[in-house]
Amino acid sequence: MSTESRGQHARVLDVLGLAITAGEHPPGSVLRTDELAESLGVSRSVMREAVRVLESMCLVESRRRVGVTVRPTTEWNVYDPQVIRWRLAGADRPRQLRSLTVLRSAVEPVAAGLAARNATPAQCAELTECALGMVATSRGGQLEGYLVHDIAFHRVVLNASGNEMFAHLGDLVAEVLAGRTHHRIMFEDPDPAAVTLHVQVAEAVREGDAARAEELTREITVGALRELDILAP
Amino acid sequence: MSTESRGQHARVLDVLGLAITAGEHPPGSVLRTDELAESLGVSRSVMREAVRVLESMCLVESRRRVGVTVRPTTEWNVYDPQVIRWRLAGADRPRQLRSLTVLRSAVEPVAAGLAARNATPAQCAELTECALGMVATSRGGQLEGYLVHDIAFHRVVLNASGNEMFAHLGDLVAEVLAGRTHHRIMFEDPDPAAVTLHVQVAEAVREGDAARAEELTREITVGALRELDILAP
DNA sequence: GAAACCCAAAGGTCAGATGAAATCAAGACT
DNA sequence: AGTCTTGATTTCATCTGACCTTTGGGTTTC
Repeated sequence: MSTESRGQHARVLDVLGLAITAGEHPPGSVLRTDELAESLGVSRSVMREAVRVLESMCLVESRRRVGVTVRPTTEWNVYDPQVIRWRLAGADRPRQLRSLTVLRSAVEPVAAGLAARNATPAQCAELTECALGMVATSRGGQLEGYLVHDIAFHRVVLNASGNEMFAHLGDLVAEVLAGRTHHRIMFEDPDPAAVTLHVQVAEAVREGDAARAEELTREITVGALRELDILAP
Repeated sequence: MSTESRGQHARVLDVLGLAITAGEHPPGSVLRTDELAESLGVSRSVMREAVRVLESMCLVESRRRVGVTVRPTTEWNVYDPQVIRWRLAGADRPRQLRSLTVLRSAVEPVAAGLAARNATPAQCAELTECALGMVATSRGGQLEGYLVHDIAFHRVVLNASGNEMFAHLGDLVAEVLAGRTHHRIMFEDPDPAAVTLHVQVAEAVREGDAARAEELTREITVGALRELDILAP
């Protein structure tokens, strides 16, 4: 992923983004464009373009006579997929997964409710297919196959909600699910109750039962919270 | 806002971003860097930097031998504050406000629930102050003052939730609230019921009653949905 | 008709020169 | 002593022209 041939720009951007989100160059520290360009072996043009992109993500601020200042974490564009990827690759991956899971728990139930109202027949079919795929791969250590269907399922729900903002959280949810599966060194099969819930959500959406779809999805996300020891006592 | 002296880069970026999100240059259309640079009266360096930023927002894709292609709307980084601003300034502002309001309705109740658990005494005090400010400005056409307190209120709730992803939606909520107040040509005072609800949310958070804070906030957001004729019959 | 080949077009990269702004410090003034 | 002005310095900002790299598409060849 690091030695991609996407050109110098992408490489430099990746290196800098990772370094900053990983905590080298802590907030407040100052970088100089020329210095960076030289140390990474690229021309200033490339470096400036990279800095401009980082600036648009609110990771850094470029001021004359001062240099490129790293901004406080609280100001970063934490919804930028690129930033999310960098942070998930870094040290505070667990913290990040928690934040994202809490967001999921807020959004997905509402999205499922909307999907029950707005899903097209094609989307309903797709959803059912995903759920069946999950059932089929829920036993015998086929965790990778299960993950694929799980991601597809949630992506379809978010898309079917008809809300653009929800739909765009698909990648984010995919990251969370993948992170969860790959983190605990997958030996155990997924919770059968969760599988059942997914099947039931597909049913509820197909039948247009918004309240039920929402409630069932809420149960799914509560399970996800519980796995991370985030639970409302 | 357009004639700022933030330098050529920001100006060019703004012009291009607005043009693309507004629907000139529809998805699939191809632009040439040199052409754009000339038409906007800047050098290629500046144009390249702008294109790189637009690329990082997934608004365009730059490929050799073909040019800068505008990507389909569904791929844009709709959570990028800059993109949101551009789109709110454009023609589909109403649609945009609906999407954002639905997102609010999903996120804010959960955030309020978390705030009830995690808010510091200082945040509780601030919240109460905001609510009182809303009460004080709720009559007599002081809509601008009311708006300020309303925005501050929701921002504090999101911050107090302790969840980074929620906290970052503060600007977004601010845009929605401002858009709402400024759109209907503000003559009437805010709904007294809504004001009361805010006061009660502040109470619930102060008392650590998560369930009540969540439910009351849900009522607030339901009201917001109703105003836009998005309601679950 | 398919595969290999070649060329021109467009972005990608580079390096040098010049401009502009903001910090810091030295000095004058009150 | 404190404040204001001013100027030098530093660093980013911009422009420029050159050259490299990739690639889509047309052409040739078998």
